[in-house]
Amino acid sequence: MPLYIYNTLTRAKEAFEPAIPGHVGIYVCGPTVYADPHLGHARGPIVYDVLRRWLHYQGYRVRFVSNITDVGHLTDDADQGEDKIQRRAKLERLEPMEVAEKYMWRYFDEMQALNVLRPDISPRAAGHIPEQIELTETLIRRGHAYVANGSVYFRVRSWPGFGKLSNRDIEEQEAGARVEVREEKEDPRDFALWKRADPEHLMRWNSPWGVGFPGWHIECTAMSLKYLGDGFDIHAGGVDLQFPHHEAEIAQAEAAGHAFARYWMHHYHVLLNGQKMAKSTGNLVSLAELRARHEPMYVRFYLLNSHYRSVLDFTDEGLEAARNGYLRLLNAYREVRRYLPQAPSGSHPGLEQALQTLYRDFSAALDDDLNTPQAIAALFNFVTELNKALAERPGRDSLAKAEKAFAELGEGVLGLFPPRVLESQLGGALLEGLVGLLLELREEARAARNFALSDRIRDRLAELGVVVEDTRQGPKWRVEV
RNA sequence: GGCGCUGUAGCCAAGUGGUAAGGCAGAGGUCUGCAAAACCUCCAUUCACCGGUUCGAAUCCGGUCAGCGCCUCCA
Repeated sequence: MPLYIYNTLTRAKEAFEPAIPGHVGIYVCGPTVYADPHLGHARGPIVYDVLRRWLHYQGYRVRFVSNITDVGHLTDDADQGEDKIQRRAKLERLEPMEVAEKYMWRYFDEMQALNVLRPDISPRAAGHIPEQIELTETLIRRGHAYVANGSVYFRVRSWPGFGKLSNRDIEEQEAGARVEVREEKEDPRDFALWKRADPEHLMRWNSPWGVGFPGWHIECTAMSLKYLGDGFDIHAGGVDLQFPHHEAEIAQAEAAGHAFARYWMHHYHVLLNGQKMAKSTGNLVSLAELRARHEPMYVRFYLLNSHYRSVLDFTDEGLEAARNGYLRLLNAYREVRRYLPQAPSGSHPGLEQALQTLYRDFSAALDDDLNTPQAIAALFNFVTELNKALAERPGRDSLAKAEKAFAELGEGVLGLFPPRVLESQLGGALLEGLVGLLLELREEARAARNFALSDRIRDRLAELGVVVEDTRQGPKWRVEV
């Protein structure tokens, strides 16, 4: 069964067919690196990470490109206002490129904590000025752009396709309703490809039109075409980018004579306690803050537990529920790993059946426009059967397959079980030895029916994050993540 | 004003024509010194409301109400 993707361009689920069989090119609009990444920055990367992992699992060779915007993104989309990086640089008394560097690494660090695979290419806008200039020249040559007072603007009126992605009739957009008309533009809807740099502007490059800097939209067109080629497969980003950013990207590419992305995916936003996350209201939580309080996998699980095209309301209560659900899956995985070495040979019919169901349901869910909540439900159903089987000392063959399922579906595709959550966080023989010693003493206390002492040991260990459980085979312990 | 989305149990969340997945929380039980984990049972005759189409609708159509997103910095 093929993968179906909801294509914003056609507003329908379409069977995905790569331009080149066996290969997939994906471009995801990345962050403008001028502030600490917040919770909202996590959804897109996680969703498209799962897309990438799913395609990879199915044998595709994926090239995953996600840009870093380090120039050209103004504080105002009307081609006025200040460059965000520059503004931050003044605030922090840093070079603009120091700002970009600093926040880019913070972004990468948070993505790593969320177990998001690094893109194959993370192109930076400032490193692709020649490509952007060249594309701009082509647009001028073809009559779709014009020079005005040292800046270059895209002539929106010259491109009838403008508006097709966001279903907007450009002729009906009221001129200057939202946008202050800038004198030098032919039409208020025209957007900048290149901006003349005022003397005080810090980031500046030479161009055929004088000293300036690139417009925001042009970078993604130039870089996606450079690394993925004409007519590449998938272009993705947040809904907020649909208009005008993606619309502009399409116009720039096609007006320059290139076929552009064939599938467009847009994820919806995360609300925080029912309110939109916005810098202006302060209703934000940075990923660093979240990470200080919770295992990042809870967040990843939480986000994947709703569909990417629906608005998700992030609450403390929801995070708690996500945590508990996640631990149910994790504990089952850990149990499999624990029992596998001592499992008898043979297989377990019930487990074999459950595995088959898991693979079937999981695949069907992801093939249906990345229905991760349903894929997770398949995992839960499997875990119930697995836990039942586990009580019957299942054979090694089936158990090994169960471990493989967790590894390739749970971690390989959903990215929910990185090594750090599978092992004890401290790790090492010292911890093993110390806990072993305490449990030995505790067993002696229990044998002597000194439950005050045995409970104290258990409670104190729990406070330290070591959960102790008594079983028929003796005490079991694990480090809570 | 334009474009679009949503309304499913206490909470989260799948399901787009065939008789309500899954998780969390809660109740009872098994196990346990007590717990924990795990397992078993229970937990929406009903899918915002009103009409319509259909043998049959949470799912399609019309309307009403409510909430939300984008169009403006934003993922």
